[in-house]
Amino acid sequence: MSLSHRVPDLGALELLLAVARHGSLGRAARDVGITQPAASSRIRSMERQLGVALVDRSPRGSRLTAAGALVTDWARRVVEAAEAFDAGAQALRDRRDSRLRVAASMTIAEYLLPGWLIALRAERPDTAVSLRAGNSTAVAAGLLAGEADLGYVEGLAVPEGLDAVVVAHDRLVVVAAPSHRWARRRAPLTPAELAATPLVLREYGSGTRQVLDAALAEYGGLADPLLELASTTAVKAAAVTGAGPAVLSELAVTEELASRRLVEVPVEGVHLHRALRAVWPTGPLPTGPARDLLSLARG
Amino acid sequence: MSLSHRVPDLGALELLLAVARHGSLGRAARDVGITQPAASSRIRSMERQLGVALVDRSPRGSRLTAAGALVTDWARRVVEAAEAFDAGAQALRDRRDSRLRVAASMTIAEYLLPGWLIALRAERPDTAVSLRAGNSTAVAAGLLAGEADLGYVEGLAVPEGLDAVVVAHDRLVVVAAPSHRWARRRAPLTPAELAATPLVLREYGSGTRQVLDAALAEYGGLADPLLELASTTAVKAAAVTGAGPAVLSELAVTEELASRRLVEVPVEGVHLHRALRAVWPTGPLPTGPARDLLSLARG
DNA sequence: AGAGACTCATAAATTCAGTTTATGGGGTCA
DNA sequence: TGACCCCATAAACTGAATTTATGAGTCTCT
Repeated sequence: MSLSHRVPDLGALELLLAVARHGSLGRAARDVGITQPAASSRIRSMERQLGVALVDRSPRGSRLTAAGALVTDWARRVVEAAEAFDAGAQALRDRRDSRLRVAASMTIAEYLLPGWLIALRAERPDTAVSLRAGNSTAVAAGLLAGEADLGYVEGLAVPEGLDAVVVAHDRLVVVAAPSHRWARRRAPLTPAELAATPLVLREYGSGTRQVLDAALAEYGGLADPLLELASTTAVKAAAVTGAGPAVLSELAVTEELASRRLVEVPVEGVHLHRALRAVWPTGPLPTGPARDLLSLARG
Repeated sequence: MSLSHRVPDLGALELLLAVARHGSLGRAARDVGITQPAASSRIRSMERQLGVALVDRSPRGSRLTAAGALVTDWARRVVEAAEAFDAGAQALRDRRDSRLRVAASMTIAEYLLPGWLIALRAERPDTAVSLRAGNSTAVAAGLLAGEADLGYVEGLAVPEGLDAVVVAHDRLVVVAAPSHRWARRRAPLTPAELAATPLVLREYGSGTRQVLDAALAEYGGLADPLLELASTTAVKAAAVTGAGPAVLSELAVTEELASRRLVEVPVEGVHLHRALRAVWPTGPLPTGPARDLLSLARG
């Protein structure tokens, strides 16, 4: 039986958050745009489904139970992920007649832009944003061709013809499954060790790989990869199942590190750090919606 | 119009992930337990809803489009949050006749345990886990009374009568809204500055507050709080809206930091670090399911 | 070249869950 | 005590997602 049969749907989770906010089923119902009986029945069936009482009903309102508070926090994380999904999807959808066209590298589009777009929508609700994902070269080409208003890149250098400002930092981390021997090391890895070990990596040309190549060049360069995979997710999956150590953006593995499906392996003496930059065609700072988005995230 | 009208439901997102995995609508359908036409129609309506083509259908299978790959990654994050919800809820539900009863402090129960429980279920699918959340004292009492088999605490000291092992580390971070003046500082805060400034904090008695009090004791102790709130989420919300700087567990604010709704303010010379420990009644290491869970996450 | 196995799309009937409208019971405050 | 808030229940309705049944296209193997 799959997840969707054991987890309430998004509407129910939103309703639960609304109940937590308002302290009343009826007001929560109005907030999410349904009637009070509908809310009552929905919360009730959610409690049946989870087998736990979530709210204490009283004639002067409803308060979360202790279990309800815990469940609400988990629900909040699901809803936040859904908001990020929505922000990204909306950007993707509005590609036609949009007013702000953003081009971004994969890591940024995946992990950071959705959050920024939520914030942008909170401040400028009627800004329609479109999003295109590609590597640095594609982002630069899009900007110079006038097909995008603002770009985000993660490479080492700023592409020719663009101005840039650092908006965030990213660190590459070496990760391994908890069962891997590197996970039990006390001493940090030396760069030479890292360079000499076959790793699970993104395919050649990715931003991650560029930085890693540059950092390890003086230590004899990267060994031939153990596996070369096409997506960050595939690399993570391979590392989790113990195929071998991998090097990935910190942004991509926070979840796995927190839940200990992966363990970070410290490395000494190498700069596996990279700046994430906003870029635009050489000239004055962007204006209008691009400026708004830019000012939300400044490194 | 609320989120749930713009975001596909969890079943649809799971289906999309299955399509990405299998490269075929039909096989994905079998994977999630529906028929092929249902999958076809579901993906189609998801594409209508998002206004973007997600998969390239061909007579020998379906591959994600570029936009589809991006959407799938966002979908994966929603599904992962839902899995964490499920793991937590399941633990909560099975509190009656369960074989492994866990008691944990709030931060750990909220942010770490769901991930560990997912991992545990992957290895030992038929272990029923129950979860109780409370402060260190409650966790200790539960263990000593034989009402819990394994505990997790985040205080500074190990409660009397318990043995402990460090399973993870947590760092307290000072955060502020991007509009706050601290967000623009170049120089790190001094401990004295931090101690002298009224902050948004959890109420007295929380683990976070304990550590902070201890660390700043020698600098004159904590100033009277700006706001004292009952939950981590409330503190975050207050900080995001610019009420003032807050001090929170790193685990609780990764999302906000990544999306730049909050900015970390560096502090020099104070140990805002705390160990997260697994605890059990003094004596031999736990055995059985408790040992399994313990071995998943070892600091 | 034709048979079989695979792919996905379409159509019509069915089923089921969630909703609204309407009502009732219980508590609180002037 | 009457007005107003809270929530629960019942019954009818609505609509969306599903299943079964079918068709059409492509590739492979004989």
